[in-house]
Amino acid sequence: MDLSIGEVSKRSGLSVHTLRFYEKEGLFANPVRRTHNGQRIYHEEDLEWLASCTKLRSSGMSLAAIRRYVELTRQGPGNAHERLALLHDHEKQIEAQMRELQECLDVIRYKVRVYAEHVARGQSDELWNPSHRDAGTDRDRTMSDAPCAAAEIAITDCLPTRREQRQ
Amino acid sequence: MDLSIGEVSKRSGLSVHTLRFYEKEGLFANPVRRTHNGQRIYHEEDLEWLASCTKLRSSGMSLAAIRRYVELTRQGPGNAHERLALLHDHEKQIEAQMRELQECLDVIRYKVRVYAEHVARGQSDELWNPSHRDAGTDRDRTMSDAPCAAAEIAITDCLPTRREQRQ
DNA sequence: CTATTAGCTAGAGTCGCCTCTAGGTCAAGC
DNA sequence: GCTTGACCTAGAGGCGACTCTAGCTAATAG
Repeated sequence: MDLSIGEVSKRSGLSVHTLRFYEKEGLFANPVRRTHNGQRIYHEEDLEWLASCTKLRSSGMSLAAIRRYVELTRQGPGNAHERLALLHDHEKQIEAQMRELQECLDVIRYKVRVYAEHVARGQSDELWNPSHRDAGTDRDRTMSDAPCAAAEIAITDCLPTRREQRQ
Repeated sequence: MDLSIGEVSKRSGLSVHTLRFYEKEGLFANPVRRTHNGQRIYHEEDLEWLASCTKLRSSGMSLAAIRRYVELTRQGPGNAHERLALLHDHEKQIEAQMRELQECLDVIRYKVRVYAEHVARGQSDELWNPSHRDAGTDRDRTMSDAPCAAAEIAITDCLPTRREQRQ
């Protein structure tokens, strides 16, 4: 039932370096035992705990926050309140993060759609080339009128138009 | 219509340091002009572009990737395909990120719920305190037997089902 | 005319999170 | 007995993304 650091590394997906680092940083729920000659011994529960940790990490919780949480658990019972607060806090953060991602996604999807259309029509070159103004005047204007998000396109994507404005 | 670095800083939310840094890193769509004595001059479009950049950044696109994108736009028309690929790629990444966050959220919400219940019942102390063995032998045993890590669950949280499986 | 404020550059420093190196021990297999 | 491979420690290094410092100039306000 004892696991070596190498096994834990394989099963957790964390490098042995990282495992030792996490230990040094106090991220293990219970102290890692050693063999007579100093090698680390882990158990299934450590893997479970690591799984939780990586979940927290991958959702953006800092190592410091995880450590705080670990410390609370190590103190034993009686601080459910604090732990709850910590978790709840992080929950809110994840929600905020997701909202933000959703927004970004909307913008990007819009762009992808626009680009995809152009590429599909094989018109990409003419459309965006200032030397072919006549080919897409309307389009260009609408784009630069579009609010920021769309404008980005007017921007990043339609630099030519802007260049012209400046000339 | 000209904006100083200070104004852009205020309006974009990026520090002047960061603006100069971004410029050095080649993240501006068009070269930043200067006044006769070397001060940077920005325009509305730069703000729009920065808004797009921060959207990309906040959705986890690296500065390097943004730079690649900028370079494509700067090259002018004719590479819609590459730009599309880049965006599409990032779209996939955001989606993956969101799935991951959702998973984390599920776990955390579960934990929060469990903790909240305990706290609400005011039982937190007894429940988790080994010195009240009699108060909930079954539970307590599981908990204190559960090696802290599991304990995490027990964990942090108590994944009752798992605890039971262990008994 | 001086003080303040905003800007400039080059480059150093910081922070979070690993990742690697050097130099060593130990157990097992040939 | 020697090699190989997994492990150990302490500490250095690296990377991304800023953030700040030192030492400067230039315009403006009192």
